[in-house]
Amino acid sequence: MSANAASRLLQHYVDNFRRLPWRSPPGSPPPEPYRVWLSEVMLQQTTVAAVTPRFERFLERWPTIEALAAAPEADVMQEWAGLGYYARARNLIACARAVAAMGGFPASEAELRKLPGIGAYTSAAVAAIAFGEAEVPVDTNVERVVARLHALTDKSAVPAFAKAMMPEGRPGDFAQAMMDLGASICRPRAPLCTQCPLAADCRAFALGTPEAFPTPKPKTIRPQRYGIAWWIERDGLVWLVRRPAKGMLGGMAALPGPDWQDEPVTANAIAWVTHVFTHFALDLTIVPVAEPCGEGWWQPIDRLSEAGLPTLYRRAAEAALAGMTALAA
DNA sequence: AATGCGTGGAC
DNA sequence: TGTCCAAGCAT
Repeated sequence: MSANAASRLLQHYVDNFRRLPWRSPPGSPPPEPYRVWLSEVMLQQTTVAAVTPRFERFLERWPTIEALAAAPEADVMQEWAGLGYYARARNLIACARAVAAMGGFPASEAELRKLPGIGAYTSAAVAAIAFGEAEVPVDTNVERVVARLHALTDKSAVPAFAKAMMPEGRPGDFAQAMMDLGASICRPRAPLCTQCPLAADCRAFALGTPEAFPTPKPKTIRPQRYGIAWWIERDGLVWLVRRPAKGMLGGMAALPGPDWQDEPVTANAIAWVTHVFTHFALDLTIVPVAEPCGEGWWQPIDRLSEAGLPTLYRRAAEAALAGMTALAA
């Protein structure tokens, strides 16, 4: 890409700058590494709209990485509940503790990359945005922008092309400019090529088929699965458990119940919920049970929102309470 | 290297 | 409605 195109991209970024709680305006001192890291981990496969209130809440409750490192795990999981991909929260705690023990974030991409939950993208993003290192984080936005710019069908060449585009200085602004362009102009569907500062350089635009790049992912079938959750209620309390650290909803608070299965279940239900995960859909049947089982705790029903239930179980509890009310009426 | 891992908004 | 997809990482 010509230096001219790079400067048009950066100018477009400045002109359309979107203030977000975790970033500083172009030209101002970079944000704290803690803020950059926390936001980047939250933003992994998650929208800005979903992240923004969570980021504010985390920062309010744990203003420094030392504070986060000292937090009980259950408190962090509770604040993460509903945000999804819960391995991120487990890695967040491990990373915070490692960094606190080191006395602060390492400033290089290579050292950041070794920390839990920090992969190729996040290490480059933190290095560029917080430390001004000349790295280009390649996320799906950058992948799409670069693939279209060069009409690439093979995405493996994207990182090299992306690095070749990077102008001298301002690596953090460049990274965010590329991502903002992908999110706002160079969108997956119906890209706004007439408004794009790179249109004159774009091979896919010249071909008239920007949406053909990069090659769309093949669609996968979503199996249907089935499960039971037990509703164990006594004196305004409900029995909750913590799920195993690995696997679905790992480490999260939950209603107790047997493992989910591939065949429909029959039971004396008070409520049902259906929930769609990435790789399967779940029909969950909620069944009243008298006695608590296994390890767990009694959660006051009027403080259920403080339990940190992931969305599946939050909705299951809502459905159960509605079902019990209907039953009593 | 292919797969498992959440959720909600846009269309 | 269903389908796509989001500032990916770990294994």
